[in-house]
Amino acid sequence: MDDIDLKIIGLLALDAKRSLADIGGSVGLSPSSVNERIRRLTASGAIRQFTVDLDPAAMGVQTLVFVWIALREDADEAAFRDYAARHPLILECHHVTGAWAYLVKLRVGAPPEIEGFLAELKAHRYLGRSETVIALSSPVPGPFVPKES
Amino acid sequence: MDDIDLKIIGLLALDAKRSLADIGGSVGLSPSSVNERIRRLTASGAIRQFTVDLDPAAMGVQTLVFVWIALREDADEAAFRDYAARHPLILECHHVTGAWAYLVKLRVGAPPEIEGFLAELKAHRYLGRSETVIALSSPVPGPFVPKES
DNA sequence: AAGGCCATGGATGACATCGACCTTAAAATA
DNA sequence: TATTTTAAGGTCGATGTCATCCATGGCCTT
Repeated sequence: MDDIDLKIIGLLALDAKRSLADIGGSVGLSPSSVNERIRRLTASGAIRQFTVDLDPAAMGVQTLVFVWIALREDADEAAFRDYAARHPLILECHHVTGAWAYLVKLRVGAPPEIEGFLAELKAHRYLGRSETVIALSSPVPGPFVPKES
Repeated sequence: MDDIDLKIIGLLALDAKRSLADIGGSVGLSPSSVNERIRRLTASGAIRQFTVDLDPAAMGVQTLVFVWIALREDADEAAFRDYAARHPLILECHHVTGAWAYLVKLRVGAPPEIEGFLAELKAHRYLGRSETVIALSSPVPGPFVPKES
């Protein structure tokens, strides 16, 4: 992982469709060499996948929500993590320091849907207490890649 | 934006390198039609860009941090948003409801670097109060696409 | 001196891309 | 209501670019 690898990654992050010849011209290598480096980066796991960054609004999920979660005392934590991984709305789920146990990030079409999500958590007996925060706007939105349906 | 478009998007999200013929086989269309649909989705902005999802650990930024921020009373809010957009460590920045004004998500190599980040915010006279939350683990990590350097 | 690592260049087959033509469905007019 | 018009999207085929692979050669390390 040298400077050239980083440069290639930077270029791919901006536009993964650029040709190997094009990238090679930018970093001073032949197309073959760039291809070999990308192959190695992918094989080593540094590049997890080639994907698309989508517009949440176009996908009908304009509303970005963060939910702080404290699990029930008797909740099956492993089951919750698995549930989170499979849930199509949950884009991220992190076990965090501080007063709350988990921070969950999700996208929904509109605020009323949040209620359904919380009800679902409750029905599964995961939810102890929670606090919901809604994003009003996003100066830096970050990429949006939908989960497998 | 019909069901086929959604299917194509789903396939691209999982692997943007699949050939048009391959995708066409999965959705029942010719390669040309798939190409035309992807072209339209990109032109309309539904697909923002083709990119790569990276392993944060391989990129040397294992530590995921969320910082709640209340700006100083006299802070230039527009300047802060611009600053956040340009900052290479800041992956996301959202204006949120609740007790805090902004939620910032960033990745660093190790916890000590957080201190430098907060000092930088203070030096720019943006920071009123803040609260830092560190992710211990991530059942659902979400994609990682580094910012332009 | 020898071995491994990486870049190069060329051959090859797959692929994206484009244009011409066709089908279908909806809109417009009689 | 029936008929014509128009537009949108699909297929097919041609073309040129591109990714991919392999043999070769240089460079650094041990």
